[in-house]
Amino acid sequence: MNNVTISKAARRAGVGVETIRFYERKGLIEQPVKPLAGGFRSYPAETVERIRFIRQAQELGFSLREAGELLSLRADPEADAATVRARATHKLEDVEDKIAQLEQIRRALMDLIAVCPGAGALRACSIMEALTDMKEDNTIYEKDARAE
Amino acid sequence: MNNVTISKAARRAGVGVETIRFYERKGLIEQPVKPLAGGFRSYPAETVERIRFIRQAQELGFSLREAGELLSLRADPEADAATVRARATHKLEDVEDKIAQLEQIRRALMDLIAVCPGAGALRACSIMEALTDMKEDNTIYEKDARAE
DNA sequence: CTTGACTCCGTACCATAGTACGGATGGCAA
DNA sequence: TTGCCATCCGTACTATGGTACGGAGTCAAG
Repeated sequence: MNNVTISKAARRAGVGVETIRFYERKGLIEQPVKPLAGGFRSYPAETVERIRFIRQAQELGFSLREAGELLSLRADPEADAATVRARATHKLEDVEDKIAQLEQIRRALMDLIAVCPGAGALRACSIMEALTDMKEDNTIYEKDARAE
Repeated sequence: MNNVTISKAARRAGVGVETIRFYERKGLIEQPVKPLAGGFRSYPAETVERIRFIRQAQELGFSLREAGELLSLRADPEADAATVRARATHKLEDVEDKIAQLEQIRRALMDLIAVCPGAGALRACSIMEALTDMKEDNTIYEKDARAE
């Protein structure tokens, strides 16, 4: 009941069989010990949870590599606490950067939607103009202009 | 002054030369008419704007294909503002979901860091819980459970 | 008119995140 | 024991968004 085949593990984790094998190749999950006689993989519930974790992390915008890093933060009684804490802190900074970036995007989109009438001809909609002219980075442009 | 070479256009748009050629291959920007004698591309300011638009759209979370769709809407006098606005609104929802989920991770990480002052054994990590149990989609799982 | 920088084009390559294929076994059940 | 589905493994392929390369042609200055 505890250990399952790859297809059952895949269904439980909400991924495809090939995705599990892919994660194994990537080292994100350990390939479960198979009965030595060359049998099939037998997955503990733990591995299914690990895969679910990876999927959630991905939905939050983390790459597979980052998901693996988050997983490695899991409390290991043998691990050096200071190292793990440092990694958690670094990850927190990453997360906060991501949030800040997304909030910038969010504000930009809200501004654009606010000034868009939502009906009528496109020339009445300012989204396009706003998007084109928005946040113009003139440093490069001006450097180029001077060079001309 | 109006028309520029590819490297100048690239500098103005803030991209690489190869990226412009890549966009041309993708049909995102039209390859400018070259002097028929097999000369160099000569870009109008319009094309530079188009590239800047694409970059801005990407920063707002649109894919290149979506950026191209927005551009073709702009070129199409029949396109109405509601379509563009709807797209932006949809993107805004995506962005807000991402922010909410990242806030959850951020809180989980902060908890972990608070619990682990950098010395001694680590306690159970809240990240695993936060990610694994969050937004649990039991439809698949329960279907599987019934099948067992 | 030669040099050197820039550009042209096709093609290959990179990372990310899988998905598909196909021949060889494994496991189980009638 | 036969049959069949699941699983095994390596390899190839997909899509996205570029980046790099190499040999040839072009342009402009000296």
